[in-house]
Amino acid sequence: MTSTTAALPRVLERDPEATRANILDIATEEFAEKGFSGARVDDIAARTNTSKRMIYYYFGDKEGLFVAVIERAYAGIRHIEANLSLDHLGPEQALRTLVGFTFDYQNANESFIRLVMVENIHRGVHLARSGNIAELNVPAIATLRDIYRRGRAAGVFRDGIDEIDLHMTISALCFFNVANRATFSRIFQRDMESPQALARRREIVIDTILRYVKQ
Amino acid sequence: MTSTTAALPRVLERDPEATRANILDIATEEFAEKGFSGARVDDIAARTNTSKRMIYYYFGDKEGLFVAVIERAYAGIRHIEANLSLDHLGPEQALRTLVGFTFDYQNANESFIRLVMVENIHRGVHLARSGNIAELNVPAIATLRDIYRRGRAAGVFRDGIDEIDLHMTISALCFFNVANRATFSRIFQRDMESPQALARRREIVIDTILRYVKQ
DNA sequence: GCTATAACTAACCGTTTAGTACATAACCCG
DNA sequence: CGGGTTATGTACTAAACGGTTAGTTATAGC
Repeated sequence: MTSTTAALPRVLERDPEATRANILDIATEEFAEKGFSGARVDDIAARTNTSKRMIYYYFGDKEGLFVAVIERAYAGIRHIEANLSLDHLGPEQALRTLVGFTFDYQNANESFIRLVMVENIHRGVHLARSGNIAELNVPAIATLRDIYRRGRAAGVFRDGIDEIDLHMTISALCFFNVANRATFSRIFQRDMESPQALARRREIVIDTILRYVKQ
Repeated sequence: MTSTTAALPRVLERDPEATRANILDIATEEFAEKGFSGARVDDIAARTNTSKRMIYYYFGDKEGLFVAVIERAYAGIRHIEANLSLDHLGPEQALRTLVGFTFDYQNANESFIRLVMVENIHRGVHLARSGNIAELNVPAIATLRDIYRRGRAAGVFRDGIDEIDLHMTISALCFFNVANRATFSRIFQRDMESPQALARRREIVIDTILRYVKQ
């Protein structure tokens, strides 16, 4: 045993990008799990590979950290949605696929959904503080608009539907299954998480949307 | 001017029921506005006609207060839903009315919706602590089941729809308009609160449900 | 009217929490 | 290789927070 009288000269690996990302990863989990007020900066710091000091160094304060978490979470979907190509499918099949994808994505990314819930409890003030909110709507609506236009041209979709309304309906149906799982499944004593329950619900959501747009 | 050397003998009106109700009213607002962790017992106490000590006297701790708030909020809808009589209407008109009522009620009771969101962030643990959750589902589903049965008998509704699935769809569509208003309206730069916007959305929700159930 | 108890007040307390002061080591550029 | 800048660790603090202690007053039942 070497008796160390002084502290060992720790090998410090400096990697700002990794440090930032590490903090954001942990903070995302904590905020999603406990909300903005419920999350503890000390707890986040403890779970990172770095210290609380670094959180304040990079993000200023707790709110700045939360804004960064929200921004990154939204950037995540935007990125994925943008890469979803449905051009090779007929309009009906494309819409089915888009709705199914939305349903699957939201169910697979519970923490994103929970962050959106938390942000809505805060009336969207943090999202407002973030610069590029407007860009968020572009890909989702553009995809939907294209599918709808093709469907109308082919005579399979009816007239007079607004794409944002349609997107809202899709979002509402997919979102609920994750966001209100806890209370709904408790009150109605119904499983909403098993693969079977998800598959069942997924079909109903797709069916609901298609019955709404079809002639 | 009477120089009061001793404290004035305050006229104390003792009214336990009113005190309890007063605390619950204020606590409902605070929890709905700031969530469970964000709400402050001191702030709630300051806004009541009574003191912080009374909160602990009646509700034990902050969590006990929140459970009481949640229970009372759910009891509110249950009571109203139970008194909604739709028997005199034909099945299609009855369903239209039920969906419209749900939409209106949720939009008029934002704080209830927000409490449900908060409770879902907490994964429903407080609702679980409450005794009579099972009763909550009875009236809503019973009403829906009756309408659906009549509609099928009359040949206007199609076969094979589960009432709980249908209720979930109705809830999802109505809930979203209140719960996700902040983020959705910001991202898509669309008003979701004006009477016109509400009326428009209300029609879409009703239409969506009817297209889903009709032959 | 007396008394037990339910309803109530004010001041206080220990802990937790977001945020900081200060020191120092690694890195980059000349 | 030296010096300024970026990145990091340790230890601390003031305020906020949930909860409590100790006592007081109204009221109902005898």
